[in-house]
Parts: sequence; structure tokens; C-alpha cells
Amino acid sequence: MATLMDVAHAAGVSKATASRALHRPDMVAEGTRLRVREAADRLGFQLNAAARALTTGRTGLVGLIVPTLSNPFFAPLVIGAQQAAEDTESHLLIAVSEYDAEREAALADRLSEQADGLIMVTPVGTDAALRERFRRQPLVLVDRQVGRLPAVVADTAAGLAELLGRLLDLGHREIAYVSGPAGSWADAQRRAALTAQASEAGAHVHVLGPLPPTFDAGIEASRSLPAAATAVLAYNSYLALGLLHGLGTTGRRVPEDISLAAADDLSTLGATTPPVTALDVPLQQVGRLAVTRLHELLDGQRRTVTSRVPAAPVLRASTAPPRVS
Amino acid sequence: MATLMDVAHAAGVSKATASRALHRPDMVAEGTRLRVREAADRLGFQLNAAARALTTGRTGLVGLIVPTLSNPFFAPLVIGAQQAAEDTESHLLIAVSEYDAEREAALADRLSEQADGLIMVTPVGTDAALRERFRRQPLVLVDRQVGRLPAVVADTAAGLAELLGRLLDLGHREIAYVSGPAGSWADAQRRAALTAQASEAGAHVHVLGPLPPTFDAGIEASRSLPAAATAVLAYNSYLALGLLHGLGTTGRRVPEDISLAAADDLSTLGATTPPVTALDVPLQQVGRLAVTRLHELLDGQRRTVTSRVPAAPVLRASTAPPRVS
DNA sequence: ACGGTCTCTGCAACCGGTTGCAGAGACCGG
DNA sequence: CCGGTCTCTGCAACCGGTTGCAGAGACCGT
Repeated sequence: MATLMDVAHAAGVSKATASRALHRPDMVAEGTRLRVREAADRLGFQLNAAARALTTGRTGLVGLIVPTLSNPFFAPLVIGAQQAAEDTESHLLIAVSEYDAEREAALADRLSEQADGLIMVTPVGTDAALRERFRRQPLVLVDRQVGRLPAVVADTAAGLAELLGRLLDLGHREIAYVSGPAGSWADAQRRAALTAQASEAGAHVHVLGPLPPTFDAGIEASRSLPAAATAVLAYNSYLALGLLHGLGTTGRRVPEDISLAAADDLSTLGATTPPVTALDVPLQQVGRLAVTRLHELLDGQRRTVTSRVPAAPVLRASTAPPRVS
Repeated sequence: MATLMDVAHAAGVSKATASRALHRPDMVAEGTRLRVREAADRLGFQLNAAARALTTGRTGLVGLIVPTLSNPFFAPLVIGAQQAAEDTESHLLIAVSEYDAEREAALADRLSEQADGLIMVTPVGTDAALRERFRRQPLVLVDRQVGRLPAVVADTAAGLAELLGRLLDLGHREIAYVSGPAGSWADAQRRAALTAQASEAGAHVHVLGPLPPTFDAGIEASRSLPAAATAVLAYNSYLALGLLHGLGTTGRRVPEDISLAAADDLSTLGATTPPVTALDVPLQQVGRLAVTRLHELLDGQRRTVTSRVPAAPVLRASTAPPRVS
């Protein structure tokens, strides 16, 4: 593998000039630059990332820790992050925590050796640990707020509030909310937003759970819905799918007997019978923004604000006015 | 950030000894080792990955290129790869090609600057390009065979053959196969295996497609199934889900009127009505194996064989004997 | 013709580890 | 007591880039 030295030699200049010709074009005479460039790709020169990282102190790597990849919910996040990474000539170092705080910490430690900074999607785990980690290394949180740490959150609480508004408009007054995993930050946000808004409107939100955000848990939940509820909101698509299935087998029709909606939007929700009303969460943008924020942080721009991206309801056939009883 | 030099100083030894104390324990006296270790974690020493990579020529990074992450099919692959990476103290550098050969090539080029080797899941793209790339850098292919290049493949063709066997046993003789994307290596393998085996058994396989492996394409396909077909095999779960939906809306019952099965197994297939017979592809193992193979390659063990992991049918309610006509 | 400025290039130090080689003692057998 | 072996440690070179600093000309205005 050709080194910069080889290139410099071939072009008849010094290592320093070669280096500048390749990424400081304005510091070098036109002719020289051309000669070096030509020599470089004649020799198939590839810059040694490690050597560069050693001097510059930047690896160009962004660590990304997600709780899982089995949930396609996270795919757009990764895609968005990758797009932003490409734009900034960096790469994604990925790790999956499996919702395990200890494992997550270990991965973060190991990733941080190689990466310039970390992006963490960490619904579980303590605030204190995250604060501590932020003190040691550049860090951007996703879908979670801890004090004034930089974060990018999808504003599902607001979106869900809007969704609830629609249900209230339709006439629903007794609404069940099927919670997500215990200790989830996002879930707590949603629960709080919903109950507050409902009581304001003279309605009531029945909270079920916490539950694991799975299809099976959704089926379970469908059996314990309060009889009064005319609509049910689910923490995520899997729960919603389980609910749909469970309601179907117990003979309750959606939306005639009960309305159903989910607080995220997997593509399958549009393909069920009936299609399920959902919240479109622009995760790709979240991913992109997270990387951008991280780079701002690395460049020393102290914009440690929380970025919010709005989530909007997508109304489908699973929501309708309650049956007049 | 403390450097090795600082640690050495604190422990009253030289840089060299400090280095050895940390990862060549047997070369150093017990007492010294302890002193160095103690100093290291007192100072919160973190080894600089770039510096290490520069001298050793190993970054400890494995590049992984997948066509997409939106399909949860690939999640276990990533998980498996990550597990193997953890075991070998390395990390996953991930990139998504979006099924675009040009993009894939660019990503591979850029990843290879940083990674010790590449693992590529590349259903599209030419053999020649892969061969060429292999000449330049350690490379392991997944779900694709190109000459004698190292590869790990899930033996879906064999698994599908077994599945076809079951259908034949049930009495099916006219079977539709709904193909995957044009140019897909795996799809070609399956098609060939199926048609050969069917004609041997006096049955006939009707090939539809190629089609994009999506839910919608599955719906489309459900409208153009040959009337004679009593069973249909789909290239993947999404097509199968689409077929199930499409058949439902046109009034053909599964499995009474027609049997249905998929050549991979997303968890949702077990949750439909009826649950869909599928092929369990142990992708996690594939991912793990791919990383192992890559490391063998890096360590100079020239085991450039193709590893196969078996895929086994999971029989569910969507397959039954054909209706006697 | 001359001093000053500006543009371009090279020298050499530096980033933070790893490792071949050699030297210093300790230890051992004869 | 001596030479040989073995264990442990340090010196210094090296990996392959980047960058501050200074020097060499070119060019300019007076």
C-alpha cells in the first residue's frame, strides 16, 4: 500500500507538500497540486486513517448505540445517521445494547476509544450515568432528555396529544393507554401528556402496563382493557398489532366497537385490516440531526439545546367515532 | 487524557514496560505489572486506538455492508456479527447500501480505509467487482458465492427444497414461486433448486417475477397467480404477507384454497391468521460466522471455503393438502 | 536598485503507541 | 568462582500522517 511518502516522492515534492496538496489545495501551487493528485491516484494512494487520527485527534467515527435492531423502528434512525455521516466524511460505529444498561455502558466505553463521540438511544439506564459519561466524552442523546445534555427527541408526546385531540373530537371520553416498557423515558412523557390533556377535556385515560413492547403483550393487553374504553392508544406498533389481533379473536371490531391507534408507525400498520391510525415519527431526520449535533459539539459550538422534531398523526381506518350506546 | 507515557511515569517504568504490562503480562514481573495496572486505572488511562492501529496495522474494526436495515431480516445478522466482534475485541463499522451497487462500492472504498476487512451482504452487483475488491482487501461475502471467495451462506435453497418436499408430500403438484428482486443471487439459487426438484417429482413450478420483495408486490402477485397453482412459495416474508393479504381480499382462503409459505421467517409470519409456514434462517449464526471467517483471513489462515448454515422449514397453519377437485 | 510583502515549499517535531535488540542482574550447574 | 542461561527492563526506531515555522524566490511600488 502506497504511503504519502511514496506519493510525494513520485511527484518530486516533500511529504508536507503532498499532504497539503491533498486536503489544503489553496496552500499549494496549481501545478504542484496536479502533479501530486496525479501521482496519488496513479499509485492508488489511500490515506491511512489511523495515522491521520493520531495527529489530528479525530477518528471520523461516530459511535451509535441503539437498544435493538430487531424493531424496524430503528432502521430509519440508522439510515439518517449514516446520511449525515457521509456528508461529514465520517462513519458509523454501531452497537446494540439489547436494552441492557450494563451492556450498554460496556459498549459505550469500548466505542468511545475509537469514536470521536457517541450517539445513544437509551430508553433505560439512569440519568446520573449519562451525565457522568457526558463529562468524559461528547455525547448526544436520542429520544431522551437528561438535564441540559444535548439531545434530539421526536416529539411524540405532542404528536400523541394531537392524536388524542382527534379522538376527543370524535367523541371519545374513556381512552385506554397501553404503556411501553417499565422505566422508559418516552413512555413516561406520553403518559403524562395524555392524562393531563384528557382531564382538561373532561375525559379519562386508563393506563395499562408497563408492558414489554411486543405483539404478545398486545394480545394480553387486549384482554384487560377497561370495559368503558371506546378507544385505545398503544405505546408502539407491536403492541397495536397485538391489540388488533387480540380484539379480533375476542370479537370486538375495530373501529366499530373500539378505536385503535399507535404512537409510532411501522409500515405494517398501513397494511392491516383495518389499517391502523398511527403517529408518523420522522426518525430519519432524528438520526441525521443527532449526527449534526454531535459534530457541532466536536467543533466546540456549545449548542447544547434539545432539538425536537415533530411527529404527526396519520389517520387511518382504525379510528372512528365511538358507538352511541 | 492520560497517555501510556503518563502511566509509565506514574509507575516508575518505561513506556515499553508499561505497554507490555498491559497486554503482554507474561513478559513482565508480577510486581511491575501490578504497579502499572494500578497506575493505569488510577489515571483512567484509555489506550489510544489510533496510535495502536498505526503501529500494529490493525484497527480492530470490521466493516459490514448490508443492503438495508428496514427489513428486520438483517437485524439478527448484525447482532450475530456484533457478538463475534465483541469476542474478538473488535467493532462493527456499518453501512447501508440501499441495494445500490454504485453506492455500495463507494461505501466499501471508504470503509476499507478504516476497517481491517469487510463483510458484504450484496445480493446485487457483479462478480467481477467483488473479485477485484477481494484482491485488494480481506473480504467475506454473505449469502452469495463468487468463485472461491470466502463466503458464508444460509442454505435456503436446501431448506426450500425440503419445504417443497413437504408440499409435494401433501399432494401439491402445481406450485407457484414468487421471485425476489431481479439479479438476486439467492433468488436464482432458489428458483433453480425448486424447478429441478419439482420436475423430478412430476410436479411443476410456475415462476412469477422478478419482483421487489415488498408487501405491495405481494398483493400484485396475488392477482396473477396461475389458476392451477394449489400452493405458493414466496421469496421472502413481505411478499408472503402481501400474498396473504391479496388472497384474502380476492376471497381465496389460505390454506383451504391455496397453501402459502415463505423462504424466510420474520416474526410477524407467526402472528398472522393463519400463521404462515416459513423457512427459519439462522442469520445470527451467519453473522457470527462471517466475522470469524474474516478474522481467520486476517490471521492468514487461508480457509477460503464457503460456510453453509442450514435453514429448516417451520410448518404452520398456512400449508395443507390441496383441495380435491 | 532595494526593502517589503506574498506565495509556495521543505524541515523537523510531534501524535501515542509497539517491538527488536541489547544490557543488567539473578540464578544455576560444574 | 566462572561462564552460560533466563528473566526482566529500557533504548530507540518506527508506523504514516499533520502542521508550525522559517526560508527561498517572485513580484511590487518607489
